[in-house]
Amino acid sequence: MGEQRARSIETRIHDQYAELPDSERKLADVILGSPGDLSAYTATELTSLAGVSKAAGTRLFHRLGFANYDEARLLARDTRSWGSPLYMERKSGLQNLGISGYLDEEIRVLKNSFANLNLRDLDQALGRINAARRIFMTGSRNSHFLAGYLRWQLIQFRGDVHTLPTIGETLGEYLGDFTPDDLLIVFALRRRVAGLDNILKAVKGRGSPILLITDPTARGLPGFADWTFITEVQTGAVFDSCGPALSLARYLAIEALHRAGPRGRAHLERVERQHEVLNEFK
Amino acid sequence: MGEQRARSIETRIHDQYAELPDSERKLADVILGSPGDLSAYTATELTSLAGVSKAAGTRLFHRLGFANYDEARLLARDTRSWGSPLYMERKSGLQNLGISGYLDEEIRVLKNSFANLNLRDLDQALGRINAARRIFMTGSRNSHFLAGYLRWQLIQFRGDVHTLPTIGETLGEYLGDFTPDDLLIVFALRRRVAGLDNILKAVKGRGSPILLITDPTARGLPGFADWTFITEVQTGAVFDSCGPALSLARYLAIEALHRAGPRGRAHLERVERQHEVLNEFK
DNA sequence: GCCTATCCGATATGATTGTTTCATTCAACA
DNA sequence: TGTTGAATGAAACAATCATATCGGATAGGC
Repeated sequence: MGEQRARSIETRIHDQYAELPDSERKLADVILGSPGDLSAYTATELTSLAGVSKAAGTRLFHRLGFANYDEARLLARDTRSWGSPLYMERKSGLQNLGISGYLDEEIRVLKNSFANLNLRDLDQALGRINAARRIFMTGSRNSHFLAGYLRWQLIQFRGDVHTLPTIGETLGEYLGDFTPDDLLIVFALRRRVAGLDNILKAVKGRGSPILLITDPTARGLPGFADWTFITEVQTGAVFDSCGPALSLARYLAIEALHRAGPRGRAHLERVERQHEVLNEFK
Repeated sequence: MGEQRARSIETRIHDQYAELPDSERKLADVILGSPGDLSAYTATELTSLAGVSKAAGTRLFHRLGFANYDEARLLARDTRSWGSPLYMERKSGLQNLGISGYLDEEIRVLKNSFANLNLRDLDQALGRINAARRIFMTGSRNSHFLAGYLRWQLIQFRGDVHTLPTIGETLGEYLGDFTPDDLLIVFALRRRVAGLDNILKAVKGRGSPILLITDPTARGLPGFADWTFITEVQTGAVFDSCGPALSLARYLAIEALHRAGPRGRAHLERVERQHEVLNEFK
């Protein structure tokens, strides 16, 4: 029991989630859906939000190992104030200063990156994403994951989106295939691999439009691209942050889908239905 | 009065602070000292914390322009849980909110996610990352990229970090190999693939510690994990945001490197030098 | 000194809370 | 078909809450 006392409400719910009866599960869903906020609600409110009886509430909290609802409420309130400024101050170990400082930095680069976006370029690039017959994507290292991510989002609502093999492999053979109807999206956060400029030059030579996403240390590269978006990557910490680039990628996907209109939505729904049929997700 | 209704409790207090009688001022101080959390307390708790009578509580909230305490409590809750899924649901279709709205949402989920991290778990998990003999990583869909990203960061300063094949492929053959000295890191943002719970159960059965990174819609999964970090993913837009999860991954990498001390740094420098020799980067 | 005004907390009151009880429903199984 | 067991909500219940009332206390003006 002493052990039990330390565990959070969410954890307790997850532990027993499979065995929960219907009504209690409905209630559990509501609780999980309002993280940390449990203490702000009365049990009556929670149960009515879940559409179950108050009795179900009492039963659930008993099952989770609480003597009564108030015990759960207090626990929720205490663990909640862990992250509050007040608590941080009290502990004052650089440990916590580290995490909140880290968060501040993440937000800073995010804001800066978006503030410096060129809206005209953004508009044109989005139009191109929808208009392009085929889209190719590339990037190495960290950028490799970004490219994969964006591709995954785009294929939710349009076809013919491909990731190219990492630069340095056998990318050469693809080059001859590029046409002005295509679009090449290049993620090139540092550290970039050598030879990227030559690749871009070749693609540009074939008339294909190029969308480049890179960071402020890029030199020369933007000269080859039709549209360039610069995201910040440098914070005080050792590894670079590619959060801003990820956010930008998501924005591109969302906005492109939005502009794609009914056709894109139809595709999205088709994919969605396919997933359901295959019962692939859970 | 209609205008009054929108103003926050703190503002109202400050406006009348000079005119407040002693007992009500004591109570006001307590309220100002626990910002945002007002909704988590009953009026009785607040007054007893302040060492005043309950009557003083009623009088204060009347003076601040509330019809009763409950009105103040609801206001506090709503302004705090602004943006919580529950609240969003109520607002429903806010599909298109422009680029600055998009950015705000990204920042919101980022902040919320970090605010709800369990610092104790974080501490333990970081220790485990450095102590583990081998680290395995897995994740599908969006989570696949996150897993790849984190692996890439970790191998900068330690060896034996592997990504497992996407669930559903031939992961089975790996299962028998897990030992308590290893660590499995699972990224499981929705949509998750079916069968994940069985995998986790099997790994847990072999005594391997499990670090789970998921979102609030995870049900039951955290029951199998030793440490669980929940990051928010839902904004008003179509696709989920995995920015918070990415930031968390980076934080894990940075902090783990920091704790690894000289040994980790040495490894990092060795990798660095290797890169230079190969002139791989530019 | 007296009066008035204000502030304050103990007590009483009514409203609302969370819990328990209990009858009903439904599925599983003999 | 009948029986058992779990699950569920309506209603009764006790506990706790927020509010209203009231008398005591204090301070300032006259």
